[in-house]
Amino acid sequence: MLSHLTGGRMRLVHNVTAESPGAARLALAFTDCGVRLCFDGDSEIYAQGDPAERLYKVVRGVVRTSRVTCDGGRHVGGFYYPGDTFGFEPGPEHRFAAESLSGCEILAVRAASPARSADGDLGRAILQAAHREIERLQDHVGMLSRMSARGRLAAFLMDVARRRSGEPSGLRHVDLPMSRRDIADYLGLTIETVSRTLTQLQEDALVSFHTSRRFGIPRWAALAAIAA
Amino acid sequence: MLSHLTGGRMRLVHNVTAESPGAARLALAFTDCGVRLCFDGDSEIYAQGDPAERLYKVVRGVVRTSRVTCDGGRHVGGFYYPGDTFGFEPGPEHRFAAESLSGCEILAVRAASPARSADGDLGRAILQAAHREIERLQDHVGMLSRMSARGRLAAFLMDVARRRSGEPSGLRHVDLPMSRRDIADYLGLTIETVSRTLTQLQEDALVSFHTSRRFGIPRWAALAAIAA
DNA sequence: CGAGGGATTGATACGTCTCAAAGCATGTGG
DNA sequence: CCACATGCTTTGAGACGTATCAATCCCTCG
Repeated sequence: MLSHLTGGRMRLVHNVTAESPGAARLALAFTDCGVRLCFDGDSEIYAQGDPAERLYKVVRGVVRTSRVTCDGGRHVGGFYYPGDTFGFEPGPEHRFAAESLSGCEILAVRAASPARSADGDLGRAILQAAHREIERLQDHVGMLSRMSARGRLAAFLMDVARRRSGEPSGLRHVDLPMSRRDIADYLGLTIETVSRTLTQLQEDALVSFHTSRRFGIPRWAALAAIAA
Repeated sequence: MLSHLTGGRMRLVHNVTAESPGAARLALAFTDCGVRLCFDGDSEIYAQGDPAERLYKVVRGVVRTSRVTCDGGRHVGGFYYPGDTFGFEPGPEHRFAAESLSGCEILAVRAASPARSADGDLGRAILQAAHREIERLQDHVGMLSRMSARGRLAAFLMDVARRRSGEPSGLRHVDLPMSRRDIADYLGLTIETVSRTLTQLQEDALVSFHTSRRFGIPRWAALAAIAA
């Protein structure tokens, strides 16, 4: 229903079996029977309510999952970087939508394909990815239930820095692919609090923003101390 | 390390293949190759840091998972009722401990057993349980990120009432198997706020507590409206 | 250059935490 | 059977943090 609101700038390439960038067995399992998808930035990968038939693995770029809540607000479920798998759904429909934050390359496998029961490798890969998703969600719950805005943002920035897409430059010039609203909806805060807290962290010299979408972490240990 | 602090009142019965109370294929898959465990109330099923080798399915009773956070606080990961599966771990160790809240009967399967790859049924059952755990965690995150104390407690009480262990009495006399501290650590609140908010809900005639561990929901719709 | 959206900053209200004390159960020993 | 200790729960007063409403700033794009 919400599909292709953003213009549907999507290209599709079937059964690409190359594209295994020094990857392990798991990546290969995905690659062997998957479909490769390419998206520009700000494109919809699937919408809330779409039938959930596939699992998706990020090869390049960053993906955001989100859902609109009953009260009209938006909740961001997570940000997925290269190597991460998303699209897990308990039921037949996607409870979350998925959108690309930047140019993306994504591998998709049919979650219910007959290959799943037959191919032990793929089955194991899926279960392992599900375990990582559970871990991510557990950490997210822990963050929301016991951390202040300062702590949440410190933890969030460190997480982004760790998983920064690509550039191996030290810890200066880390790219922030999401907006303040995305961050707020992910951390359960308002964009005003996010903005205020970030400037406060900068005043304390714990982070330094060159632009609003690019930052550095001068003193990692000090920031880690805040994230408790 | 923390094991058996509570006295280790645990009995073990191997390979019980009966005990399929009108259950479906999934339960059977568990039962066929599982181990049955029995615990009294307030017993440790496994400790934080214990090797994670099994998955557990609640047959009778209620189980709580929890972990101590770096700042010394306690975080309750979830409450598991009959039919629920817990024990999913991304790594080799349990990040959460599991304790019985009441007398429990639990089915355990070796998650990494050779049967997993061979037995398609068990593999599917595990993956489906993982999906349900992901859904539960997603809902938990959603609750923590956008609801007030009132909304969290309303949603929590409705959840407990829906999954109430046993008694098919209407919606009066629902048993609350966990303490105020458990609820607080699960909802990311303090016990004072939990207590205050519960009395406030009672003053508004949205719930009625007969004792501190037993309540009813007179007007389900009104309570549901609060939980947004 | 102007329009638009994202980001920042400000003032105030509200909700939750904190510290503190009292109430209420349960179980134990006299 | 009662007195008492212990832990859980409830209630109170105040401080703190975040949301809200509103205005301004900034950058990007047309």
